[in-house]
Amino acid sequence: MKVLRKNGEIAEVRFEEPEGKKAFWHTSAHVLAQAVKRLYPEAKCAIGPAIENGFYYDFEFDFSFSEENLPAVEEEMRKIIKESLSLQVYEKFKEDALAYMRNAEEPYKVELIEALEDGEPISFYKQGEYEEFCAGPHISNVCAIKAFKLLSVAGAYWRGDEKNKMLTRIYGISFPKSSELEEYLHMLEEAKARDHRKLGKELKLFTIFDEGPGLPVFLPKGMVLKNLLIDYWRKIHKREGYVEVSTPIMLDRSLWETSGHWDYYRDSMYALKVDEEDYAIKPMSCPGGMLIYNLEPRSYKELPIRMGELGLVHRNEKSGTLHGLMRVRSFTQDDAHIFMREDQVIEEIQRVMRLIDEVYSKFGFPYEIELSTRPEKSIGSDEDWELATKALASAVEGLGKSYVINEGDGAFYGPKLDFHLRDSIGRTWQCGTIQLDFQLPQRFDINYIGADGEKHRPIMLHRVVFGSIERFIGILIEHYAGKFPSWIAPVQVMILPVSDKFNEYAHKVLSELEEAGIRAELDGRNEKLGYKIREARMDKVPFMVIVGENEQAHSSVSVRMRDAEEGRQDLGEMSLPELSKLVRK
RNA sequence: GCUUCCGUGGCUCAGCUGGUAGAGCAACGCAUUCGUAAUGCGUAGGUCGCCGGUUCGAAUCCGGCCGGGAGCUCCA
Repeated sequence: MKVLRKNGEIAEVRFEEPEGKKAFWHTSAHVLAQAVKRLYPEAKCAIGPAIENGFYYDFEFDFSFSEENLPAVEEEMRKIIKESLSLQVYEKFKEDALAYMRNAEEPYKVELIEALEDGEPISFYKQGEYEEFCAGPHISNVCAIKAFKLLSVAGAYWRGDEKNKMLTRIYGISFPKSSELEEYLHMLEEAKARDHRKLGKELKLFTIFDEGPGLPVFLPKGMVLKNLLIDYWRKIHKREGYVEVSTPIMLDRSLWETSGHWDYYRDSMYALKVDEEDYAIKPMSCPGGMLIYNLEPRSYKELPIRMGELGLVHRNEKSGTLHGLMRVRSFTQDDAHIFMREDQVIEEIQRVMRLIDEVYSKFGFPYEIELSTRPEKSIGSDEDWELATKALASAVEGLGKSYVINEGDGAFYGPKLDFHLRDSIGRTWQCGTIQLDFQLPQRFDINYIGADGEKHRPIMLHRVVFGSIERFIGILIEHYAGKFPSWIAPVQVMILPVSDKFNEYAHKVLSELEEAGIRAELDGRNEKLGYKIREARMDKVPFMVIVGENEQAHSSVSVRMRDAEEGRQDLGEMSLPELSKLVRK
């Protein structure tokens, strides 16, 4: 897009291309600000960008602005759009821009302009009486905004720094057609309907007591799901040559001082003092793993050692960050530490990557890889960091995978590869991670005897596949909208007798299915068949089995599926072995 | 932690500007013995998150605390 710029003079904005979403939403944000200034002239404007889905604008109000105020603002926005104001752009010198914003009593704009380079002309956009300094791009006329909605009000720190004043942020969405807005709002409803906190309650998978915020509680059905995931995890890790260990949930504080956690992450560690002894509850499992490695002398021949641990860790996360199973204070990491020689590093990283790929594919998750580099607060030498970062990059490149670099987002002890999986409605979640660590081996002085008879320092890898089993379950619930594939469904088959005259035969079917290793339940209540089907469907059980006079006579069952496959839900009569085969498919 | 909103029987919710609580579902009982998304009738169940204040009187107004939602900050 090109705009005509005439210093100090107003020129029409010209568009060569049809305007993109960013420009559309950016202009919507300006309309929002214009409406707010009309209604509340005392409000101060901060920033108002387009975001991935919609736009927001941050204001400082001299009163408590809440969602109740949104309809009035929407009404004013509608008026502005009806005025069909066209956007104009012009430039000012910095001094003039500052003078303008000082005169307009917009301290946040003044602060932003002050930070700009001297000498560069500063572009301003204007629609009707509303002018603001802005880099653009914008659409040519506000009348294109045919449909919009202000979605929510929230606090946001000025410039994203929690030391700064908290401003009021108004979120909104807009479209050129009202049908698109309806579609978007419908999508939001859909997302709400598959919220894991809602489904977790309805399906009786988990709960969180008021007495333990952020400390998830698994109910019997959720525990079945969790254990199935763990069984699967153990099976594939055994195949990949991992051994499994279990280290204590708390250890002496001195261990955490050695590992560096006490210095770097004390704020989020739970610590306790008993009989003058200081303990800390583990926020991660690695130090225990280090002690296990150090129990005996190690030879170069036994490397790599792949030591897995399903470790229950506790982190004192700030109350405002907690979110269902996604962000909790206690969770199970499917951790593993791999101790290896330098010549094994690339191969081991790639092995883990292939494992992660296998697991995510099993659930149908596409994913993206991020390489996170050295953060500000970190330990270790520049050489180690560079070496470790390069090793991760070349392992990824060696497998022909693409990745993006996340500057400064590594762990304090080393760089990492993060695996962000994408769920069925397009949201991304960080789950797997592979972290290279040159630090803990030094701090714990671990080593192995090489072929040369000398001591060498092994290189260490931390890695998780699920990340947190709790979070992974939360993601699975939302991904499948509670309709789990049969292999992880807490109940695979619900047996529904047509009336309680057939309960005896139903019990026989139940025990035969259980014998075959199928998770089946019997609904023997004195209710009509339609009612029981309705309930089984709401519980999202993949297979419903109906037994009545015919089935009893034929020693068979009639099968109805939760999901219509090729339009067929009612599969008719079949034998029990046929059913078992279907359930296991 | 910060801003803001919210907190009524197991669940979902009603209860306008203060006059000591109501529905549907679930539960329980009885009848019905039923063929692919709710059979009928009846019974029981709440000190309205907790503490304090205002008031003749508080689920309703005010304050504090606890918990939750949205977002910000944070996320080894």
